[in-house]
Amino acid sequence: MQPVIDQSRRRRSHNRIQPLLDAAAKLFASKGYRETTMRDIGAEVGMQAGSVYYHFKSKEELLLAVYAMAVDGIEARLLAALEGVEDPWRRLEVAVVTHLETILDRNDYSSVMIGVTPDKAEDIVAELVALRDRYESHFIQIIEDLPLAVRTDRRLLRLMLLGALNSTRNWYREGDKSAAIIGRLFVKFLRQPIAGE
Amino acid sequence: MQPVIDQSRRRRSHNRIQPLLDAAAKLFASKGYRETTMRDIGAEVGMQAGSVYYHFKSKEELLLAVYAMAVDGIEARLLAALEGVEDPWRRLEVAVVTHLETILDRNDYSSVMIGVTPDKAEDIVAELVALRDRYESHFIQIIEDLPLAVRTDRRLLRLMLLGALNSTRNWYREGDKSAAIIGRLFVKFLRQPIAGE
Amino acid sequence: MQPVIDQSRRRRSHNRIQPLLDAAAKLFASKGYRETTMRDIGAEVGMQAGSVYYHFKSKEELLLAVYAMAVDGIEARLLAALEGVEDPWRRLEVAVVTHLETILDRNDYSSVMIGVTPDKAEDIVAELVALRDRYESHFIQIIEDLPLAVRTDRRLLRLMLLGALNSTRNWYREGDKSAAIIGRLFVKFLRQPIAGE
Amino acid sequence: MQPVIDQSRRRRSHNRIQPLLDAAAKLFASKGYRETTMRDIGAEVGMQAGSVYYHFKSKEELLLAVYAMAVDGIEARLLAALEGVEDPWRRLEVAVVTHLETILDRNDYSSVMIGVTPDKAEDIVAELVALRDRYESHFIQIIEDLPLAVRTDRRLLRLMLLGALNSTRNWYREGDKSAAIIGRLFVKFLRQPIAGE
DNA sequence: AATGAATGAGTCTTCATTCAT
DNA sequence: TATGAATGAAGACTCATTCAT
Repeated sequence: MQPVIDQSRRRRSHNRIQPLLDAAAKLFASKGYRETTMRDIGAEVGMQAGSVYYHFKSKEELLLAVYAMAVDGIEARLLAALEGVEDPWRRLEVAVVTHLETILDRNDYSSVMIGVTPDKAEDIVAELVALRDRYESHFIQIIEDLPLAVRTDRRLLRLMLLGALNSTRNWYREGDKSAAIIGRLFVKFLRQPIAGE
Repeated sequence: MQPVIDQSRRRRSHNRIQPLLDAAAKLFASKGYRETTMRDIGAEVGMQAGSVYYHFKSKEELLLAVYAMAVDGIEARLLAALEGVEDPWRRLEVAVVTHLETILDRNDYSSVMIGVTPDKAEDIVAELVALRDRYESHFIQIIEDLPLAVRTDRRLLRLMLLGALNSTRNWYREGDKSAAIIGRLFVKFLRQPIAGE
Repeated sequence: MQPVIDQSRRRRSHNRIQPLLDAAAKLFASKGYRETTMRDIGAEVGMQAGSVYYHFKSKEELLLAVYAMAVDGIEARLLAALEGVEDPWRRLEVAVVTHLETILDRNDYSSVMIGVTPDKAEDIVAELVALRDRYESHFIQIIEDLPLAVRTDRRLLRLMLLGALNSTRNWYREGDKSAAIIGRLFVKFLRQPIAGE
Repeated sequence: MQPVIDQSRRRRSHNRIQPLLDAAAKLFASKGYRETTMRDIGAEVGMQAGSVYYHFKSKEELLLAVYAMAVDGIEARLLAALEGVEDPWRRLEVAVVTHLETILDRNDYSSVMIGVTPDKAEDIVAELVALRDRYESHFIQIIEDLPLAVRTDRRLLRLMLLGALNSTRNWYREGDKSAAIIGRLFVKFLRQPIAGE
């Protein structure tokens, strides 16, 4: 729950770190981690590739920072949205919709979390996975609280749902139903029988 | 006795493409397309990086070949499995299970189809996407034939299902339930209400 | 007539670009474009092959820069030499001598213009040819102004002359008559009958 | 004057050498020596790159053979054309026209002699130059026999003429005056004053 | 804080050449 | 005679990273 990045240090550096993170997030999410060069990132904020190293000691550390902010952000949104919602199924719906709204917002850091598979950055896989797990733990809890038929494999349910949600990024296009509607439909597909008579 | 040695040698040198495809499939699937070098692929079959070019004229062409075989293979398995199955829901279940069994088999080419996002290979994105679409069209049809409640968004259902299925690759580990069981549960989650009383 | 290369920018970069252009010019002229490697060029100025790319984004761009400087240079010399010369035949002689002096100076960039056939650099042939044409247009004009016998094929005359001039590079050796003398003799061969009685 | 290539050996190899030489000549002349690959040459005669090595032990040897045939050919044509021509100026004209007709015939081996600068093939420069010299010696003789003004630099005259002639390859296009006409005009430019009144 | 310049390892790719069959 | 397959050295180019200023 506690932020991975030291806020005070970030504040010290005169809004130079923030733009850098924004640039990195945007590029990592749109082109991919490997495909993004330090030059790209620097250029995006009007800075030389080498200068980025004044702020982050490696490309991986930059990814880690972005990833951490992504998790911080999406987690915060999730918690905020969940606040005051009591009904278990309603909580699931809120979580699903919030998640979807966040990751389908191409400007949000969370795209990175979804789009970059941790193993692209060997030295920090563990940290990345830990961050992701931290976030997903909320889903574990929410699904835990669902009144389901006995013996329902809740883990599998969560994995199925999250897989479906995260893959929306691959096909979602302008003009599709809104994230909120899609989210609600996903939950509905699971909650009510989709079969007709 | 010599004839035997000759035979094996001859056969080996006739089948240099197959091992190459196998190696590429394995590496592309496990490390990713970009992360795999021609040297890696060559090494895997005991040959220099440059020698690979005798058989494939570029890395992208190699990917295309692997991808095509992957689609051919998984499509063939799907069609075979579907043969004789009439009931719509049963057809879906068979398709889901077959799909899952195939992509969770790490030795199968289809891993490449799931794991490599076409846009990593600029010049052949179109071909790659076309191949993938060809395969997914079977799912379109199967879901089309399902007796669903009126106004069900079948496209969304398909996307949800396929997203869930393909993401299994990210979490599936030795010791998990079998692909068949998981597949059946996925379908069950959708078909019957998961809610308890 | 305006220089293709931005002088101010070149000055800014601490004479690293200039040596690079010099090295490239020298090597392209002596070994040929294709035969010169980026490593050669880098080595000539004490730098790694890859480092050259900090200054020029491709080998072709480097050639283009060199070629442009060559044309700028030889054109400037020509124009300067021609200044104040009025008599048509005298103008031809001055042009021929200047051209020859320039291209026989192995240290001059113009060797590149003569020695490298544009078609070796596919992507920039057009630019190269345009540059060359710009320079040769002066010869067109000079020959145009010559008081020649009616119906003289001036184009053919120019082509013959330029062909003869440029090919001197192939045979000229230390110890031969000076460029100035050779030039004057070439003009004389054309202007007066070489035939004896 | 004696052929460099052993005819008997060539005859033995069932017209395989000849097509190979033709292919190489054509490709060297049109794309350049460096730019032509052994694969290109093989392909041209429907043969594998490696197979070419059965007939020629290296690319350079192949060039040498082509070059030699080029010289043999153009020399033979020259001698034949000169036969019976007595008048010195007429002999020059015949030589010039013949030379031009030959090198402007893109199908002729001689294009190679003109288009490939010997230094592209390090190990055989000497042989190449010797061959070229053998041919040019005829021009030395012809110009020697010309009744020229005293003290005329005949070497320079020859170099000028040959330079002009050989460079026609660079600009000659379909639709230009015929080789014969151009040749005669070249001689005329030198023989009579081109100046008008 | 940031730049300009450079490094060096690595990438894909090309090609003359070899050699067993 | 010729092929198929492979080699290995080289080539253009890329990029994360370093470092003096």
